Amino acid sequence: MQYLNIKNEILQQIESGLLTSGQKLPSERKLAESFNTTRVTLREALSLLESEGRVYREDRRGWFISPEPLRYDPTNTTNFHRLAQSQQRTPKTELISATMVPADNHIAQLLQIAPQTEVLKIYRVRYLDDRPVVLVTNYVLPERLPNLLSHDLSASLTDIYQQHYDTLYQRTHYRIRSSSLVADTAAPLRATSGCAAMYIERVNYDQHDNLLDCDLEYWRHDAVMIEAQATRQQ
Amino acid sequence: MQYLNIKNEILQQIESGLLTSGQKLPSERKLAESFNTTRVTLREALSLLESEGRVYREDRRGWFISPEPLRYDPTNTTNFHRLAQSQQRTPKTELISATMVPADNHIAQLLQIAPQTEVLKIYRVRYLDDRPVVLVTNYVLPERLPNLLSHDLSASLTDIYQQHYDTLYQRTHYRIRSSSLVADTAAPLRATSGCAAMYIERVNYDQHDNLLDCDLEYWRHDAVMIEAQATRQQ
DNA sequence: GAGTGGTCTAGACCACGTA
DNA sequence: ACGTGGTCTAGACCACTCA
Repeated sequence: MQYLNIKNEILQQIESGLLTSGQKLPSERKLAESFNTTRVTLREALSLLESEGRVYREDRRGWFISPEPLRYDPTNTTNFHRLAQSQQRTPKTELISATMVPADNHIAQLLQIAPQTEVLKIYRVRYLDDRPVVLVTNYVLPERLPNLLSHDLSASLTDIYQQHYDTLYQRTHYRIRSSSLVADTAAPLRATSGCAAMYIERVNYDQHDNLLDCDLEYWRHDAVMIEAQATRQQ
Repeated sequence: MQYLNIKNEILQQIESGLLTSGQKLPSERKLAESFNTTRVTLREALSLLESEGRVYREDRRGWFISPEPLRYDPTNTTNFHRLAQSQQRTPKTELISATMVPADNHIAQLLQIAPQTEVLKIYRVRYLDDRPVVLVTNYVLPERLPNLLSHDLSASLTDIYQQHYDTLYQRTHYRIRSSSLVADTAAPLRATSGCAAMYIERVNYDQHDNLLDCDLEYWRHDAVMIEAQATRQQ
């Protein structure tokens, strides 16, 4: 199995420090030639490294070495910016859109409302060190947080909730599964259709146990590692 | 993009109920012919469905429709068998090996012991409805749980701990990331090298907050969905 | 405009699973 | 023994990126 050997050689180059975080690999044609194989086989090796989270692709831009993943605790959701900075990463949030939309069946179920009820949809992309790593969609119950649109939504929602609504995230129900990016979810992350992703879904409650909002997050799967503590409830 | 159309057609057949859970797909050559394309392109479409968790492969056996994932709460780890049964699934655990081994660096760090310290390694495969879905390796501190080897290790460790050692899992520190299966991890799950996986790592403490053991789990990524609740600690 | 990655073709051989 | 999936070759065209 040639592609396993190629994969291992590239892996060695990464671990030896010859190739470093964020660095772009040579072109597929050059790599294929240097390993004396075809592009198809070379791409097989790269795909394997991709699924192990060691390299990633940007659509039509090429292959890059993956940085260390962000350690992310979904139970202590607070603040993406603080989290990133505490791990010596440079965060950035880009607001793509924020509009009222009717809830589809899935969102209605999460928020425990009737389908087609109007909710505020906030759609953002978050970056680490100038790489887009996660697509976050928040659906917010407007009666709980009126006039949210008047605030700067590229800042942290947690902070806005706290400072302007005296509202805290207290309890969270979360789900995690692996998934993949297609078309609309792939493009803002500069990914190719079919790119593996980590999907995190959360439903958040405030200090009075009122349902506040939910968020759906699509992470580049190499960019994140879940890390949390739990104490058994009984 | 032909492979996207093919993917969608197969997806429709799944969602329409034409293809059902666990069912084997026709051979790649037949599928390729029926979609009027080559095997390479057809496999591209199947790989996409695989990364979305809709189909899975068994090495050299073919492609199958993925059942619903098991909903798994790592914070309430209890018992694989009870969990599976509560979701109308048929569980099975197969003990592959249970031996004393010197801890490697990673395990030593997790268990907070010196590298090369002897620990009990329990290596098991778990099945849902006769499909192998997860490879579980436990590393147990022998002084905490002496003579563990004398028990039936295809049963639940939680139950053995509780019944024979008066020991409960109380606190858990867990990590989750996406990963992939290679060689040794792939074979027991009947997977191909490079198959996407969900990696879950836990360090478990008892009711006196003594470190007990750790477990490393490699799940077929389509077979599991993490689901948990958390209340903020402050 | 050159070179790149994304996609696709039309084959091939082999080792393995299954009957 | 047959057919299968796993792997590989040697091309090709296109749309896009980037200098």
